[in-house]
Amino acid sequence: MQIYKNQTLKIYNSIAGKKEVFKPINEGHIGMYVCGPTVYSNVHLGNCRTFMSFDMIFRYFKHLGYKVRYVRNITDAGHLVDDADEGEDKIAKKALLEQIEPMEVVQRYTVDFHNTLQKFNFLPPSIEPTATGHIIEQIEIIKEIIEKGFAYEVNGSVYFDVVTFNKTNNYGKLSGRKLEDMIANTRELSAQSDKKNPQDFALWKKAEPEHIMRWPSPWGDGFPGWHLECTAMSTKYLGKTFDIHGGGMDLKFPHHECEIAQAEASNGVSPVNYWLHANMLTLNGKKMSKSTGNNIYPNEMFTGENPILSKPFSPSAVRFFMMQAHYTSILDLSNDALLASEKGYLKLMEAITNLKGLPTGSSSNLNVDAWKQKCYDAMNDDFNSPILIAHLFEAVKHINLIKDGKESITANDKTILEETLNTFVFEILGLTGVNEDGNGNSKKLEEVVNLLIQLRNDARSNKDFALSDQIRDQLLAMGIQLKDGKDGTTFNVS
RNA sequence: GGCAUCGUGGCCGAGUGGCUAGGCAGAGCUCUGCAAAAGCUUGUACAGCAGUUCGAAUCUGCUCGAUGCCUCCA
Repeated sequence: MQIYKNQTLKIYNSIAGKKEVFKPINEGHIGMYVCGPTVYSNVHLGNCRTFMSFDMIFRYFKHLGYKVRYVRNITDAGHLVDDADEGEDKIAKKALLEQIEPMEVVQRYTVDFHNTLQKFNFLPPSIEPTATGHIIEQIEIIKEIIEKGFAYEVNGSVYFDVVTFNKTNNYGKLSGRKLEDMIANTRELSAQSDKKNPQDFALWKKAEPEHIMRWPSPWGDGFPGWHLECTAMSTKYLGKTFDIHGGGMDLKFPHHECEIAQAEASNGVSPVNYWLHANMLTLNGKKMSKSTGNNIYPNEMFTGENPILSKPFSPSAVRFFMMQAHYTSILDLSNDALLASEKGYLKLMEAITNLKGLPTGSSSNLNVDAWKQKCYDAMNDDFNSPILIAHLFEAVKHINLIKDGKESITANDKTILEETLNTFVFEILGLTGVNEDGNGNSKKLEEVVNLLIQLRNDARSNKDFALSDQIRDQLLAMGIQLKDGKDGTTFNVS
């Protein structure tokens, strides 16, 4: 279904600084590139939020009927640890530390990354290319940039000549910086550099003898610079100009700025039509960061084993928490905020469960078609998932009223409501049901609790309230809450 | 220091020139054997100051505060 033909999607384009109507290069097709993780340590929850934002965006595009090629790379080599002058490979450093092969580090953390995303119910990207798998492509780009006069070689390393580039192009247009200002503000601290200019960045770095990760090149053994892989892989799989490039806000400068420069220098055209930047997840009001240790890991969320958490939170509850904030806003993680959104999540899930058994009538109190369009409108407005969720709760309210016999819904409307809820909640937001990310014993648990409910109801009809309350209260102490409704008793597990 | 973003009620978090955000928590009511759940009703708000306007939380300016980037980081 080509839903996109009837919906107008607006996207906040970082490079334009405003929302723009989205129009893909080829009708019905979208090329999207998102900067993936550097696999030298476990992904923390902040990393996950960015990828989750783009997972949601990917899901919405697909729902709209676009054929999407979603490329998300794995950075498994080449990022420098300190200053570019120091020339040390992050992956190699970690490998020496742990006395294993670099590719072993890469493998371990790539697996961790995939496992984590799977728990959060991510859709796999169409292509997940690695930097080490595209060394040849990167070398070719460097050759081209040198040829066009935008790069120079010094002592086996190649640097991008930002000053020369800026004469014909605009270096800084994405991040709103001016090269003159940057030069004016540079402190001359690091001497002995091969670079002509501090703003120049490495395309290729010469490998010192002790450097394990190295590849032959026209300039000697070395490794690619840290912005190049994205240019190489996005160009290879999506073309010289493609629709969407995403990534974390912290990559805007210099990483994405350099990508633009590399692509314009080598291809002569602007690489990206729409730049999307997902904002940070903060902890204690500060950005999560590997280096400062201000972070929390997904597994700590699921087990509750972190000092700031009062209890474990399911992947889906965490996902709901993140979806309640707009992807361009900073979101601060706290136990209170998680508890609040978990309750909301459970309420939403329960309503969806209850919807199935709802009676139908001759009229509807909710204008289902109008409501459905409001859901689309929310997503069409730069993927505004918080507004969407607000609308979902409007449906929850009606479902509960119908369940209480205070409102009614026609059979046809009920079908639309059910389909729409399933679409937005599971397909687009990517949430899963309460017990679905559990351990598979939910069926047995359900049977056991239903038996207890039956026993309690017998006790209640015999006015044996001591027994009935004992069943209810002890179940509650175990985290199983009984809910007496008009048509019997249900329960949920927290 | 430079560039950028943000500052919304007890907490989280949308919105953006006039019209309900939503969730959680609080209060009252309905329901209930009592509760819980659910429903209904309900209070506290747009950092400060000045300006533009018939009207601003929303636009402009300034002040204060916070964050991000400027060095690897989603």
